[in-house]
Amino acid sequence: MSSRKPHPRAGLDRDEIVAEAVRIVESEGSAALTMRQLSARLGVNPNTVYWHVGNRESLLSAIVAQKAEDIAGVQLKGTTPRARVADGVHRARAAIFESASVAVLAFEIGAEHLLIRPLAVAIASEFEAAGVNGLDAGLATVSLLAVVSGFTTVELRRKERAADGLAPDALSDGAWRGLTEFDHHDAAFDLAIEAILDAVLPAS
Amino acid sequence: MSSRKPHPRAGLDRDEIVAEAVRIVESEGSAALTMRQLSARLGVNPNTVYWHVGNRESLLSAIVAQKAEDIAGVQLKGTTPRARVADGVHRARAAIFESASVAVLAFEIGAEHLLIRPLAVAIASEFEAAGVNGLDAGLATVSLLAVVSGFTTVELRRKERAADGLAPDALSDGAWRGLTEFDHHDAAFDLAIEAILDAVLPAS
DNA sequence: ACCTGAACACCGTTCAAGT
DNA sequence: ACCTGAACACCGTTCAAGT
Repeated sequence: MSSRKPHPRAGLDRDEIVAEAVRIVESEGSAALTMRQLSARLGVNPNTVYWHVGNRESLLSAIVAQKAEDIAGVQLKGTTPRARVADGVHRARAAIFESASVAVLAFEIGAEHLLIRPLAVAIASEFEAAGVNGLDAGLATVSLLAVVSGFTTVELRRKERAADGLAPDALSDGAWRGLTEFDHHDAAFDLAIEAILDAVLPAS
Repeated sequence: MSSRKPHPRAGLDRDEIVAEAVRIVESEGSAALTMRQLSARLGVNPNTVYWHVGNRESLLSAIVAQKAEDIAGVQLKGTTPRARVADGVHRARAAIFESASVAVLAFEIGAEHLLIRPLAVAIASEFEAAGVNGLDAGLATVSLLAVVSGFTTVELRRKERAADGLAPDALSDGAWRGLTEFDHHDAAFDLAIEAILDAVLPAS
């Protein structure tokens, strides 16, 4: 005698809704996350979800923001500022890649910056601490973030296509085929990061 | 007495449909591109559009692929391989930024690679011509493409937010505010590109 | 404050049919 | 080959109402 009363408190809160939404995105992709599906899985009327989260767009932002908080907990490790920055970008890349489905969602809604923001702040402070001047620090930080964002995009797409069981590229020809099958992304990422760091923080 | 016959040839072809779709995306954004809206603007039954393009997804791909062809016509200019590669990445960045709405669409559907593909091939051949060995050429090409893709993403988002009349970032605090207001992206892009080029094609 | 029911104005897509 | 009409199975969102 517990589940047939008319409509008592459902006892739902925003966090539970976001958590269930994350589960859907992670198991079935962002397209499967509809307000109606979500509410059905929560055993609740769609409008209940609206009451708690406003609308679909802010639900999506909430999902990304929540994942960003997880990633934010990172303490940069290393004995020199340069090492700590390098550690930060590597960890960010790994974390984004690990939460692939949410990251893809972030790209779909144009909210990569939410995912990367904590890292940006951490890197900027490292440069400041190392005495790099304001403009140089800004240039380098923006470049490093662009590299992280660029690499994760490329790598996430590859992962998606691989998961779909697609050939890397249907129209492959010479040079392009070599590139789509290229699997030294770790090395390429290192190359880019180290090259940029050399420009602002030469290895002592 | 010309417009009330039952249903003669509409005389439509795939290219005209894609062209009209591009117009919608460029003037009202990708969300405004619905199969029904598109067919209405073409003065045609929705199913006519389906007959020509298959479904919405392949229409979106066709839009991106067509823009990619425009960008592909680029002949790299410069007297050295290094200069030609640098020219290529700069032109690609400019071209992507110029077709902002289609580029955003490409990111939404995960098809940035279509936009960048011609550039990838051109750069790879330059490296080959310069005698850079296969692995190094691959590493550098992948890095350069990631930088182009990373920077254009970041810059397109900024443009979007500016167009929306939004403040750069509602939650701005110290370091982050400095970064969102940072407007030396040209210089940061140069820094990243030159740094990577230094690693594989040291300036003679 | 928290939740439901019913409805509005859309979607993408398919199917059978016309010329 | 090219096109229409009608329908299916959904959407996001809002509004009035209940407790």
